[in-house]
Amino acid sequence: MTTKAEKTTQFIIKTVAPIFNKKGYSDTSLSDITKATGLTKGAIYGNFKNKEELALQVFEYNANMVTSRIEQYMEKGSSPLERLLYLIRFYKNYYDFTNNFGGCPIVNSGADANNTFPELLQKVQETIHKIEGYIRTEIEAGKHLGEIRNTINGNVYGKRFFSLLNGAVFMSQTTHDKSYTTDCVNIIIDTINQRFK
Amino acid sequence: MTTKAEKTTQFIIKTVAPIFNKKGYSDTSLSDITKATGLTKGAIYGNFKNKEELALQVFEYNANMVTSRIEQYMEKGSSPLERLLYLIRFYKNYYDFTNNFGGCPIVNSGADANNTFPELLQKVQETIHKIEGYIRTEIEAGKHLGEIRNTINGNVYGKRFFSLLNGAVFMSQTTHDKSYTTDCVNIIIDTINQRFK
DNA sequence: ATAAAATAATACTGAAAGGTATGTTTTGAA
DNA sequence: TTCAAAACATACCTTTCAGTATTATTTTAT
Repeated sequence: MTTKAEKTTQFIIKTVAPIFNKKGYSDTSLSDITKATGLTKGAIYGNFKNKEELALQVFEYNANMVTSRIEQYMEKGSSPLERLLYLIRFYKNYYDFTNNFGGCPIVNSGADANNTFPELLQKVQETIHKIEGYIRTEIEAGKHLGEIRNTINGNVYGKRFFSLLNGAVFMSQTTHDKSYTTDCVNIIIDTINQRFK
Repeated sequence: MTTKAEKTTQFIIKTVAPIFNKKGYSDTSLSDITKATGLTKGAIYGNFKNKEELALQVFEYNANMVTSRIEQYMEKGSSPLERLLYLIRFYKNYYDFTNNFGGCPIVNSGADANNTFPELLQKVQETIHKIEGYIRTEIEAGKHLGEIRNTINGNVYGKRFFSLLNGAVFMSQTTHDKSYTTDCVNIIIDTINQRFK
């Protein structure tokens, strides 16, 4: 059973998520929040302890938008290597996908939180490690099944591929040029085809 | 001849540069600025039209810290390919280098300015294109001298390498793990050795 | 239907924000 | 050494900020 408050809480998070993602923590004011939701401060502070707690839950919401979508894509594959390729290919449309809610939350909040908001930075780090874990897990599973060479280090490639992807995402969204991400996806797929099998 | 005001202007920029870089535009308050410089608002607004103009000049200062250092490194090389390798190797110590003033200004200001500060975003974009230009120029010169294969597209690799580097820089500074940048530099050097010659 | 509890609106606070008008000091050339 | 102009300090303005205590309203369960 979902109470009224739980629905309101979710409504607030969902509504202000793109605002926090676009403008960052301190550029998002309480008046931005009340204006967007149509609610008053009383409602906001009834459902959240303070602005920080709201921002943290908003990041979790935004990060989940990304990770759950990645998982959806990966489920299409019927083997570790296939799932890995689906994960990479997910980033082909990442620019358009994230533009709907103000860009990549990992890049945005990562840069925003560093030096200013340790609790948020930690959540960003957890999300990074989660996605790197997706890559690492499939590589190790693929090695176990003989689908991927045993010389491929899952940990190394998890970090490397995700680093490449985030670089391309950053470049695409700050220059508004999609080619960084499409090029990046292509070279990762080439690498997998040439080195992994 | 440098007047008093010109020296003060430079002093303000230099002093607040790491603050803006760490905290971002809107988290850096006028009281942060007056506190750090020991000056009053009168002095600040006597030398800068407003906070925005100061922030723009501060980014130029920070970006120049990076680009001028890159140029210094490149000058050590006596051929295009050597200069390209020096540029890449510069990023080996980039994490420690930028930590001295609050992280990479391109990553920081790029994420900060997007959606909130168009004039600053444009300056970030210009800096990106400048550094990509360094790479592209050396590649094309190397091709002309027969030092680099003619199949290598300077424009493509300029964007690709800088994207890889920025991804690694972002990852290193948000996870506080230098290995992203060191690994990235190594794979770029490998790529050059294997594909460029 | 109604009492109790949960939820939201109202009205307000003190602090801090960016910015400015005016006063004071410093500077360099005559 | 004087003095006008440049440079900086002071005091203050309005607006906005996050946050809260109180009151009103709406849900919920009986």
